[in-house]
Amino acid sequence: MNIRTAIIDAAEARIRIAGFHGFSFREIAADVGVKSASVHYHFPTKADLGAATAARYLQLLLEQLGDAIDARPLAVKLDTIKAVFRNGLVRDGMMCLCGALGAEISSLPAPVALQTKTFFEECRTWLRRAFATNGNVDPDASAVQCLALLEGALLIARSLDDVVVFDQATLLAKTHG
Amino acid sequence: MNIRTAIIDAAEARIRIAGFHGFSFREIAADVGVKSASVHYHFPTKADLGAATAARYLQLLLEQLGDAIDARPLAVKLDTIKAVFRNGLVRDGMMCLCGALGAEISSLPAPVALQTKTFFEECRTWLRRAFATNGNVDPDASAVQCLALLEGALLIARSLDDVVVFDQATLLAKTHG
DNA sequence: ATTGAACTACCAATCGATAGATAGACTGAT
DNA sequence: ATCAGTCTATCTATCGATTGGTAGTTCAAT
Repeated sequence: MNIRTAIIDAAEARIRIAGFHGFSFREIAADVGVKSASVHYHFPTKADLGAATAARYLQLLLEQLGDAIDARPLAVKLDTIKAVFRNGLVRDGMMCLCGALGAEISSLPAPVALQTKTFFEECRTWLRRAFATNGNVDPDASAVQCLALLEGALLIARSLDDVVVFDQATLLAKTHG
Repeated sequence: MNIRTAIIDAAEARIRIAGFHGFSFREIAADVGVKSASVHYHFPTKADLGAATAARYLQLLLEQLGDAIDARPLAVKLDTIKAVFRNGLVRDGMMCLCGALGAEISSLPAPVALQTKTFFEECRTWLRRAFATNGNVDPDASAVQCLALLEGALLIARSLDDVVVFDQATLLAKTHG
């Protein structure tokens, strides 16, 4: 019903498959069932669409993660973020949106690059606080380790077309807290 | 001197910055100082150029890594592969070529996707043998963990524009052998 | 004379983006 | 209640630029 939302849905899927340089307004329009001029009406430039898509992606992630410093055990929190990435692989067969954007970060329009950076900063902060609440000796390093492991595992499991690779690679995520 | 090599050099740089969908024959031609028709002479299609670029990238990596089962201590071997990835970040300011390609794997022409997959398989095999030679309890899992950590650390350090992030994220690579 | 490697010139298709028209829904004054 | 004016969201049509790719030519080296 909401065309604007449907446009972001289509853009998210396209970017997660082919990156920012790998989709066009006409493809998005065809996905949604409108003309490309209508997509430009909602998002004047491709940068606007990319930034809006990344912003919504971050918002939805944070909703799924919940409070980083609540009473849940660290293992539960880590399983939660791990499940989000794993679902992207198993359910959608797609990259993390910002993983795809991050791979081409230095060729992105400024607003898209900024949103991508914000995504990773927010992920790092959430993980750092989760680790710190658990009394981790180096929560900052643990946070970037965990984040790198998740993004890398997704990238490689998808490239090798093997979910087992993701599970093998993320075994550590439970234990190095 | 060798135009063909210069074309692959340019393609490698472009792909590592903007991905497979983010460069054109005309850009490559301009980089090298020839016309786009000359690039097509050496590489008839974009898929040919992409696959050749990935193949050379793998070959150069394997040369840098050396024998996976020689007498070097595991820590030295891991430092070697870690340095290769770190150099890509610090010296070139670029992604791993196959990290960039892997992020868009399901939208790549078949020959390029295949070469990308081969790259990760070769990396995994090298790491698995290095871990196994050292008596690691689960060399297969350790190999994909290490590979995921390296690719993920590169991706996130570049996105956050902070080399420290790479070093923090890859601290584990030495100890979990 | 043949060949490798470059060139000029072009193709149809697609790119992101814009202009202008239109149909319907809402708003406020009569 | 009606009508004029405005707004929203879409459309058709088009722009100049660029895309991957091709045909045919030139020229130096063998």
